[in-house]
Amino acid sequence: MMLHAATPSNALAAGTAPLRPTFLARRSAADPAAATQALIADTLQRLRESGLPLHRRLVHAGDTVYRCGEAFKALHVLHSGFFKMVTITADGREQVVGLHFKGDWLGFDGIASGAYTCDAVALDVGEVWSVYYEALLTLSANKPGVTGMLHAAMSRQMARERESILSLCTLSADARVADFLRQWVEALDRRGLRTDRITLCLTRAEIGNFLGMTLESVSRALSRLVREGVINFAEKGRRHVRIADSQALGAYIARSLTPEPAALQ
Amino acid sequence: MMLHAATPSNALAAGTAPLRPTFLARRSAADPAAATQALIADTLQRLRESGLPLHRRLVHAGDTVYRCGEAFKALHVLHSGFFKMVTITADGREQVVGLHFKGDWLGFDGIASGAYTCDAVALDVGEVWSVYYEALLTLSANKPGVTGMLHAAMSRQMARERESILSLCTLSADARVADFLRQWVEALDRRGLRTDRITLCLTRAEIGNFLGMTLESVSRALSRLVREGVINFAEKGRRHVRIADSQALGAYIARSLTPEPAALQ
DNA sequence: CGGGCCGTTGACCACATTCAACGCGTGTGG
DNA sequence: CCACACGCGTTGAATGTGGTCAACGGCCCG
Repeated sequence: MMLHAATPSNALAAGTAPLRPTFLARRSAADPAAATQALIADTLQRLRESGLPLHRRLVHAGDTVYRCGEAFKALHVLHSGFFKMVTITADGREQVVGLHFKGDWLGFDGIASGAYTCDAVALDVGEVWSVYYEALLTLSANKPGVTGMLHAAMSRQMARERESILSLCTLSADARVADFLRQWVEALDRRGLRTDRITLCLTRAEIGNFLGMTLESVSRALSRLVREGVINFAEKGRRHVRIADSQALGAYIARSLTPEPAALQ
Repeated sequence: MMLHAATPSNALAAGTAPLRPTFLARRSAADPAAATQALIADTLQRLRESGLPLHRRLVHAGDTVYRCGEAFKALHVLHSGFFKMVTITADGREQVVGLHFKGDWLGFDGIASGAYTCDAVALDVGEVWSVYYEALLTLSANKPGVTGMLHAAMSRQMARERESILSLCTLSADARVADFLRQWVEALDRRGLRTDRITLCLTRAEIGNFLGMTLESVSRALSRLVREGVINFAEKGRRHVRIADSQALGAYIARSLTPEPAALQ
């Protein structure tokens, strides 16, 4: 498919997994799902006990947590729900640049410039906890763990954005859709939600926009995944996807990377 | 082409969304180049005066600042040079996920997991200042400005990664190359470096990898840009690009977004 | 000189977009 | 109540962008 290589001296680094006693590094624990759940619980717990004024807000599909251009004052922790981040360029291009779930922080994009640089839109009912950034900063001066928590959240988000770039650059359209499902399932899994039946709260157009393809291609890719037996649709509604074996998604992606049908090697 | 506004009512959020007044003004300062230069100078100044043990290191093309899998202990500020971030997936895909310049911070990807998640490779001679993350944290407890500086740097990096996603998802191959040049020029401009003659310190293969296309397509796109008069190559070597008018790059991108050929303008 | 690596260009073809038609569920107004 | 419009999803056929394969030229270095 795409090229790899070209840069010679890049072998995988032989670094051995370190192990940091900090509460940040719990992701590398044996069970990433359990680790993430602990992380989220810990985050919410800290916020609750911090004494900071928390603004809790219920949202419905289509509500915005913040909009592009608004003055940045607060960060937002997702207590439940699904959210998309949308940017609109000067020349009219619209782009979904990220998806977020329970436990994620929203609003980092506003720190550097003092104003949010995208819209944060709820895709379903959910609950958002908002905290003033300044308040969080002053708190973190006393409690060093808070800073670490924030940094780790940002770091994780950067890693996810890189995953997106990786997927966009190296995978075919079909594989991109499969990878999208894989990541969605993984996100749910890490949060202790059921992963055998998932509900996509995005339209085909939104998925396509996020994956850099047309809605028709998304539809075709999903149909192909059904035909291959990797997924199937629940009786009611074509947004409910049943994924018997989440490993199959990864296998499908890997399969589409090799020109060989199934020889060996 | 990729889709653009093909679907009119596309994913734009429900809710009113008339006009955002100030999303052009996000770089608040009148002169973004001067602002960035001040920011970089300020960052380096702070580090020098902080009393923290700084490890200064000279690098050459191909040297790694850190490698994927290494234990995360330090962040790195680029004092000069050009750097690429490369990830390698389990299934062998290799991907350039970011490019960095003077003033940028490297290593944020290691915070969450305790180990770096990509290779940071120098593309040219340069100088890197490394500082222990723990030391930075303890310092930031006393000096609140340090935390803000770090957060802003992370925020900026996230914004840039989103720019990449935007470019990958919404632009044709030719436009992507033009946008790549535009971003490179802009990065140089913000740092006070000359922008009329630039030197790409990446091979066509690396550019293509970063932009999600083949090296042949990069080569063709560049040739087309020359033919259109947007850029031209300096006599010596096809890595030296002359860009008489950096606006022309943006115009070329905009042109490629509209079906209209070239009525006037 | 020969053999890398890098860059360019051409010919061919496949994958994904485009354009189009259709089915389905839902909300709305006659 | 039904007719109708509308948003969403699916599928087909045609087109074209960009990938693949190949050949070639320039450059550097052993």
